Amino acid sequence: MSKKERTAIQPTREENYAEWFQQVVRAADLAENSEVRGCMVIKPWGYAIWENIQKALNEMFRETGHRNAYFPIFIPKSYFEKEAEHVEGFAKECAVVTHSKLEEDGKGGLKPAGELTEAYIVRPTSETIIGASFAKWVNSYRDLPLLINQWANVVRWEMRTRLFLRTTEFLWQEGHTVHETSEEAMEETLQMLEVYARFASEFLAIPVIKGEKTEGEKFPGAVNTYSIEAMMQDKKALQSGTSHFLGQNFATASGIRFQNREGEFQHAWTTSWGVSTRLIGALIMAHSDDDGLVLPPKIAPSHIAIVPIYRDDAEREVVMAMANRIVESFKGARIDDVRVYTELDNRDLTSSERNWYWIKKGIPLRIEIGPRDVASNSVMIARRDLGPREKQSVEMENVVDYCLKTLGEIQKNIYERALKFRQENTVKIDSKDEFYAFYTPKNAEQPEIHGGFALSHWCGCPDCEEKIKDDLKVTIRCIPFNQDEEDGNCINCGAQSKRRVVFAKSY
RNA sequence: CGGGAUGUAGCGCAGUCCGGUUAGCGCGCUCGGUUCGGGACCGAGAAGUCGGAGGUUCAAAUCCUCUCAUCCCGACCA
Repeated sequence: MSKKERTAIQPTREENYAEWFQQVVRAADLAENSEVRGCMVIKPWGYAIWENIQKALNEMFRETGHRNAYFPIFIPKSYFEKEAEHVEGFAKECAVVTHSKLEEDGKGGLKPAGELTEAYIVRPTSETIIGASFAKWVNSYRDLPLLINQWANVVRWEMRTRLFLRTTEFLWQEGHTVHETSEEAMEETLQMLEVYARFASEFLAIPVIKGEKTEGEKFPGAVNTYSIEAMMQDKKALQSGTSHFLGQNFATASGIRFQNREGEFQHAWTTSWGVSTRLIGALIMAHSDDDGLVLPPKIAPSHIAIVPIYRDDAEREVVMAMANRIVESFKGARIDDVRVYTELDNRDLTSSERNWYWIKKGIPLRIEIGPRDVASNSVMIARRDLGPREKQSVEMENVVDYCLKTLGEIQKNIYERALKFRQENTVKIDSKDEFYAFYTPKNAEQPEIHGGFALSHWCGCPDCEEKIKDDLKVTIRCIPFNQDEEDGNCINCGAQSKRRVVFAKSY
């Protein structure tokens, strides 16, 4: 094996997908495991991606009339107990605060003391604590709709964790709204799902399937749950955002009542919806390759790495002068509403080392400038979505235009690549044998990557859903929107069905 | 919470079975120099309570007991 064929990330996706994912996170310096079990430390390059996600979503939420606010991290146990299904769904994974101080234990350590009269739960989600405030804020139909969003950390005590995909503590955004009518709340629920779908495709360059969750997969306490589902490169589904129609369940539990237009008191209708740092996991698994992270320009922390190459002081001077001119020329540059950032990397490392550093970090464009380029008044530009050695010589005067145009092309290209991948791995299956064969790995030694999305009929009964889950670990990801009615037979029991659903293995 | 494994330098490991000089190796790090258009090289250097406690022994990373932690595999999950 020659050195040229070596990939920056080892193992490759094909060799060991799970390990590849971890190595990409590490190579790009996005995050690391904390000393605290199940928790992650998000490092600057990873956090910058999150900040860009926040920025884009904040603007979208603003356009739909939502405002940001902040509620306590501690939820009194009694609030939590008010919604039975909600309790059942989250009880097993709650961190509970029972004491308010520490005392010396007489053995050189400390012990909890000052037991609280009522335990607090560290929020796994905030419906109940926000509901308590909403109950006070809402008195009249004139107070509605109430459209609030919160950016926060939440804690769910998970058994097994993976950076960005499932951690004990994670960051997210949770929207909570209150409405006068059921119709309006449902409209809101679907509107926000649409916002998520648009955000995923336009900014993250990830195509998603919108649909409704089955009874078994819905949010504890919700009437209906809707989600966007994305396909990762190992052909598994990743739930990337959820929007819940909560009916009057939480309004009843929290006492969110208002006087309607007829002067009567009634419970309001609420929704909640969220996306989390899991989106960064989606980003990684949707686009990255065996050389590391690949970032869509509209969400990348920085867009262009400039790598000057020189051997001595004389070369250094002319090369750096040109590099600085390029940095200068990008001041104020934008792609759509996103500001374009550059990184001038003249660290005392070999040029190839600096190049690979930025490849692994997923920066969309690299500009190399050496003495030869200075002589010809041009630079070499490489796109991250193409091979690491595919470089284009560009005249100095065209550099900015070329880069801005190319950043747009990269954004489009990686979206289309992801869409094509999903289409190629989505199949209609009507026979049970075929369905089971589809989800049975062909290569026993490397069973990770197989299957895909199966569009199959389902009769609607939880038993059939459960049976397939038990047999194959395949679940119904969603009942997709926008599909025509079609006669068919349930993939498990053969009963009459009017619709296909999306089956897949999932994260 | 059940089954399996592992704790030795920042990271990855060897050494443990069969106790015996000053505990090694690779990567990384620091300093100096040569390099720089596809993951450089040379020289010097710093860095270790061998997970913890107790025991056996002239002698323990190595044997015994207890303990703690982590990872993998299963049931639950954005």
